[in-house]
Amino acid sequence: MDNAEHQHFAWLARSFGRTDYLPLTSSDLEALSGAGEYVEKYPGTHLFRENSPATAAFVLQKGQVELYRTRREGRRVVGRVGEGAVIGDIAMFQNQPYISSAKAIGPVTAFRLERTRLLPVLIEHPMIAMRWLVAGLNQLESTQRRVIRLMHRTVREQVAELLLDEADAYGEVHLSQSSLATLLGASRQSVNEALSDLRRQGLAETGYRMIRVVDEAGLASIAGRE
Amino acid sequence: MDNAEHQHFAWLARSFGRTDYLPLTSSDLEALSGAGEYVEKYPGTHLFRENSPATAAFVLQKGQVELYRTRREGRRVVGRVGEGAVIGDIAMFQNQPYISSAKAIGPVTAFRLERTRLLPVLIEHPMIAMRWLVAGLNQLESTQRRVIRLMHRTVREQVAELLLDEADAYGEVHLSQSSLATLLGASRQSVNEALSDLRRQGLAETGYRMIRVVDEAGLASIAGRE
DNA sequence: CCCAGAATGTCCCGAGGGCGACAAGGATCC
DNA sequence: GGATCCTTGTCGCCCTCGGGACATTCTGGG
Repeated sequence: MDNAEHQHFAWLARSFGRTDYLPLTSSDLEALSGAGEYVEKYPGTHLFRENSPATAAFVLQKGQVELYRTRREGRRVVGRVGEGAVIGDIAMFQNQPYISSAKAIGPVTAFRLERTRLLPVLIEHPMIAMRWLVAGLNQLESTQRRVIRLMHRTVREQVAELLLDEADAYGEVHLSQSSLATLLGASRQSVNEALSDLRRQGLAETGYRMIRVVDEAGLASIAGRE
Repeated sequence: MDNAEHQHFAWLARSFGRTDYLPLTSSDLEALSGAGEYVEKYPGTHLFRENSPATAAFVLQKGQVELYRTRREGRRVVGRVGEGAVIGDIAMFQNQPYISSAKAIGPVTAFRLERTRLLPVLIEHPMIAMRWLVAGLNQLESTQRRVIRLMHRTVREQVAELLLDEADAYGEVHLSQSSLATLLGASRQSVNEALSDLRRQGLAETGYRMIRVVDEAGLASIAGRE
């Protein structure tokens, strides 16, 4: 996977997917250890597939997992999560089929929590259930906040925000404008237009496969960060 | 337990998710009802306001509530919820200020759950925490689904979908076009345009503060429901 | 050094939709 | 019934953005 692609997934995950959401501490896992066991997954294999009955949730210990949903002629990547993330819990708690598929990207070690064994343990350890609840609601809130932030924003505003997010220590973003456009779900032309505009205002400089942040505060004000 | 009390508990049970999942015992429900009390709100009054400390969550029993956030010069409606909805719980659990304001649209009856009284009850009754968790995760999932569905959809498609969602038993939607527009985050004019279009195609009829669904299947196909 | 392919910078067109304006059709209260 | 307010139905203007087209510039491999 090249760099741009990686950034794309990161952006996707930040924007719409579940960012790594870590409801469980290691002491929790110890208490839960009776409710499941570790499983190893080879790259490319599935932890679970959409529409199959959700009998277990997984806590990722090592490696990355891609979450995607298959739609008529095409899959849609919902997110990519790493160590500590809990996946499959929504479907499992509801006792309904998995909503998305989870595929190991590299070698993955995960702790598999079986529904039938987990529920009694949670009832015995209400603090864990409480923490899970708070983490879940927390996630819900940040998703809603993101939705509000993302809606009704011009390409210019989105570009400004993305530049601030992606800039390295030197204030440089090493991405082609096409990649930027893909990240934002916008056209290359519109992104170029926005960049030209920012350049004219002296907020950024553009180069070959590189954009430099010149005026961070200026960009922040355009991005609508209060 | 008298009849009114029984209905009260049944309603509480309905509010917290699917009733066929982890059924609450009557002692759970009794405990929950001991953590708060009913409040009545007149139209236009607030259940809570953004940025004020979140000391309580509310479970709506009757009436509708509008959730909105105030931004510099202007409010943005985040959503409208009705019977059974739980609001303010995210902020309450996190012990942070409310994220949005909640205003009663009509007369509202709600059950107010106070944080300090609720937490001990949840620890003691993990089943309730579990149900709450499921409801929260469920909402998280549907929010994300909605975001993906809503993006890049025309006002016409959104209107078609909203009509299907809001229609009553007679296929009528009793909302002004301004209200529809607010719900969709669109302008009144665009909504009117979309409705005119649907009317011309014989899919819906419009009246004063009323829209009637004529061809449900036709609307569904426009809304992109597969 | 040269050249093909990639990336950037612009223009233009058209669709979608926000917004102001205004007429016409209910609703409500005196 | 009349005055007033709210709602609906339409126009026209303008902005944003996607997509096609094309010139220009940069990079890397032979």
